[in-house]
Amino acid sequence: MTKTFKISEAVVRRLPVYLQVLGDLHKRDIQTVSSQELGNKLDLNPAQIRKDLAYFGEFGRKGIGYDVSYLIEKIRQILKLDQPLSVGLVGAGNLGRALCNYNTYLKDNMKITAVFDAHAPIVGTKINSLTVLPMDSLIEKVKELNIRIGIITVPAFEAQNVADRFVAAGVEGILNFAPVILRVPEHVRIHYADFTRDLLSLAYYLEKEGETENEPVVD
Amino acid sequence: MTKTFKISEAVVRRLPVYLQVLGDLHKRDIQTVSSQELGNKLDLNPAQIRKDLAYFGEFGRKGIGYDVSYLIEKIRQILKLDQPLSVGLVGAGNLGRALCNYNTYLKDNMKITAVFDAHAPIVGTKINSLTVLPMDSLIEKVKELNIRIGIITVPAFEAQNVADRFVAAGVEGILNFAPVILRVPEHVRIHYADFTRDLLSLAYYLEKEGETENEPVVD
DNA sequence: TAGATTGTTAATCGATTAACAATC
DNA sequence: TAGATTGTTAATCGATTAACAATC
Repeated sequence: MTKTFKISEAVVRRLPVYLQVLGDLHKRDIQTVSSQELGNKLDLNPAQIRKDLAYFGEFGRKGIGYDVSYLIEKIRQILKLDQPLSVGLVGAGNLGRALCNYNTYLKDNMKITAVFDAHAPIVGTKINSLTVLPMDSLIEKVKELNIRIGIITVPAFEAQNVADRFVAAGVEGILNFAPVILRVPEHVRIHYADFTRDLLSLAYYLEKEGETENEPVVD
Repeated sequence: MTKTFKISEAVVRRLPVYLQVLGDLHKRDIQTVSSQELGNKLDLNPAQIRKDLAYFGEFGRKGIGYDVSYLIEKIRQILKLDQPLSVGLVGAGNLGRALCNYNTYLKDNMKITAVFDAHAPIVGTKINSLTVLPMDSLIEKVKELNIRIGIITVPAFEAQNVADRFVAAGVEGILNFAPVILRVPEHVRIHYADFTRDLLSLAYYLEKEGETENEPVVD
């Protein structure tokens, strides 16, 4: 019954960032914040922040700003973090283990509730309170725990296979850390968390060696 | 002496993706590829791919397409991966260790050459062939190894401090994995590899529980 | 030559920013 | 009331896509 625009992906991807800053403010017992202040902290145009939020409702008060707690609550609702959300992870290597440690951080209602791995020696080991499960229990567990998002932290050559299994099990979204493009049906959403992209593109902006005087036009 | 347009960030961030797919093609001994074929693999408009590449030069042949090896070479040059590039990492936890394991993957000329950690028990331990160094050796080592990019994989509350040290040591770019916004001087470039953003925004696209019939307009 | 495909210009589309009435 | 700040419309800016001459 809410508005049925299509909200652009750029907008949605800024919401978690707002949530992050608002969380900080909340921790510091700050009650109210203006789009101006948020913009300063995030290097974002205040008008953009107001517009982003206005897609979803009227959360601010004219002349006053936004109530921090209320806005946090609202953004959580928008991101559907106001209900428990169960996440599964395949690939219990260092990266997988690292992500599981964010479980405390994710808090809210999102939680990694099952970890799988294809390699026998790893199956059965513990990551915090989770026991690593074998791949052939994936479909069953995904259903049992109502897992709706899958995280892939396996090597690139195994990633498509894992994605196929997640899709077969019925997950609605996949977060892929493997540096490879995955093919999934249209109804499954994929986000790529491939840090090699961030790292390689960072190299582009380095000063060319032995060309320190002729700075590239950046603006 | 090359073109001095400002190339948009969106373009630069696609280059590593092109490199990825081209690498696959090369491994499969495919010599030539058209923008059409690349577009299919990447779900990208062929015109966009041609335009992206054309910012940097004329790399294709009309009627033929792009020579895979040649294009790989050229994109590497553009990204400045045709020269050795030394990367430092702070935070030898699971995430840091995981990234170090990508060292083989990064191959090319980019390499993590030093790992630092603030916590005494971790200092001196080994990650592959690297020994974890204490934080107070950072500035010295960055200079000695000509480290130009810093990776931050410490908890959020320590990240700004680490960034400050990297900046003091003279790095030109930072890849930050901590879920926090960092303040650095303008001449230092920051890329955020904060997967919590990807994960939380993924939740937005889930079907609202108990609302399976009224699908949101997505287009 | 006919077919394919680039590089590039022009057209379209979408996202960001500015401006301002409404109002706390 | 005067000052601040929202929500929203209009203006601007930039990025994507279409179209096509050049040419392999």
